[in-house]
Amino acid sequence: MLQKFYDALLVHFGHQNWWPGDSPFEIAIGAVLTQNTNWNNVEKAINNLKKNKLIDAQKIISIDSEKLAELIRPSGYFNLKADRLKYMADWWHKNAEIALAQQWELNHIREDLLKVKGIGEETADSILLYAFDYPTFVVDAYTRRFLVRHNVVHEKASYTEIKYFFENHLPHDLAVHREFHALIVALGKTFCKTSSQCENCCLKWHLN
DNA sequence: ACCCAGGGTCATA
DNA sequence: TATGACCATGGG
Repeated sequence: MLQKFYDALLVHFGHQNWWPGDSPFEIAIGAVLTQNTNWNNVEKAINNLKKNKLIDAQKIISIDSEKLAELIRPSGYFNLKADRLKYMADWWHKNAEIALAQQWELNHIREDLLKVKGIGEETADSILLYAFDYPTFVVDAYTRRFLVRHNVVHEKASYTEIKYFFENHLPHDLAVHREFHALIVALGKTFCKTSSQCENCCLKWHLN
């Protein structure tokens, strides 16, 4: 069932090549900056960081907070996110080498990431999946909206519930996990954007 | 002039 | 545990 849904999405939208970003640390920065924010705005913020050669954990740690906030202003919540980037960079400096080498179990590193202030479940899973290559499923607003509209899960299903729904019905394959989440976002931005459009969604029947 | 976007934390009851 | 306030820019 999910496999057919995935296949249909892939045929319709093609490979998404996620996550956009030149390095694991840039991906982690994007994961924080995109919280409740349009990616278009995040790109502007990341470009500002690139111009100043700040895609580097040590430099994020040492830069003045107000200066950092000013650079990431286009991404919204800039004061909040400047602090979150610093917390994340601090964690990165201590743990990224081990995480990149996958020397920890997925769940161990996930719990560790979740202790960082400003990193919740979706942000942690995004970093695990796209920066560290762990096959974990990312649940975002689009995923929830789609499943609720099609009565696959109930209204207030937890993040974990939805995550396991996917993981239990998918092969433990990195590429599939990466592609699936990206395809759902592509779907959410187009056909499933409004409720009425969703009723006529070309992919609806693939859930049954 | 609204509304929303690839969330998360904290205070309150 | 469960809501609500708050964070803030840019595009439609």
